[in-house]
Amino acid sequence: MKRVKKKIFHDYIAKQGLKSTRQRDIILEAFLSSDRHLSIEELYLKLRAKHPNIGYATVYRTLKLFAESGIAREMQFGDGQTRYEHVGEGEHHDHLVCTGCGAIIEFENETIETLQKEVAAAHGFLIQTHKLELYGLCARCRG
Amino acid sequence: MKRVKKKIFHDYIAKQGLKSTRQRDIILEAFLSSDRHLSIEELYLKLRAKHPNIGYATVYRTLKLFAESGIAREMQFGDGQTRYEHVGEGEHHDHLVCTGCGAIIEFENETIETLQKEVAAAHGFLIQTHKLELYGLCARCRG
DNA sequence: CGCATCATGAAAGTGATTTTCACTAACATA
DNA sequence: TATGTTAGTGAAAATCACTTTCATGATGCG
Ligand SMILES: [Mn+2]
Ligand SMILES: [Mn+2]
Ligand SMILES: [Zn+2]
Ligand SMILES: [Zn+2]
Repeated sequence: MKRVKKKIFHDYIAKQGLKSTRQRDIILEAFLSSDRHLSIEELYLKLRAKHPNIGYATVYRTLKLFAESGIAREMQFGDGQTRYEHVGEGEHHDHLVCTGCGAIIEFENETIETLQKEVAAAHGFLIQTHKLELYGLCARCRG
Repeated sequence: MKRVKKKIFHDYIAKQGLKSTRQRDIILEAFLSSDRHLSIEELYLKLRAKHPNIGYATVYRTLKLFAESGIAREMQFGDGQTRYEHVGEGEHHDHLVCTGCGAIIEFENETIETLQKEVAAAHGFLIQTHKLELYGLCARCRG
């Protein structure tokens, strides 16, 4: 899993004529071994413990590269911070977001996906991406 | 329609012990007679023509009040600006957003809404709100 | 190695939104 | 109507999450 994503990233770097650097490898390892839906600041703080010399800007730039290479997806859950999640090959899911504790649960629903395509088609739209987020209280926060 | 929303807002203002002001009424009228999905800046610029003395901060504060009172909904379509749309009593819709020209099309789909509730229930979630946005190219932009 | 490029980190810049603060307007009450 | 209390306003400063700049450092093909 990690190996596969590291390879995808390194291949992307090479194909784009970019360089393989110590920082990129450190950030990649930290990202791949972290929880999903990490904000840039969370990842930066986590990194800073072992690597106090890695700059904020480098983390931003590198996460963007991850997204470009296809191993990460940029997400906005309305809390003002961009979050990045891991992306598996050909995988897709949507999210339940707890407004109480911030927990993020992933789900897949083929029927909804199909209906979305139908809606788009009915309006002559060619869908590129979509965002489906259900906000509410998770089982624990409902008390 | 406008009358109803104005009443809802004035009732809300009163109930909260807030004050009815000239600026709020001006902004309310401008909002209600504007296109849907207006950004704060667009509304501010529109207002400034007739009311050059109304401050930016007041427009921000007032639009938030509209959302709190239930006559408006805050939206983020990923272009970095918050937009506000009109909300009718008990009305709900989702959006198709054209990544080419920025057009926003509204749609309703009861089946999707039902499936969302099922997904939430299956995870013990109590849904408060949700966001479903389909991004792609509109019929015109597909050329 | 040599060196053209790309990458990095610190700091400055951006752009949207929020806060501050001195002043003004609402409105309940006298 | 005059007054007092509280909320609202506008201009400007501050914040926040990023993005860019720029001088310096690392990478990697030949
Ligand atoms: Mn996810
Ligand atoms: Mn709408
Ligand atoms: Zn929760
Ligand atoms: Zn279009």
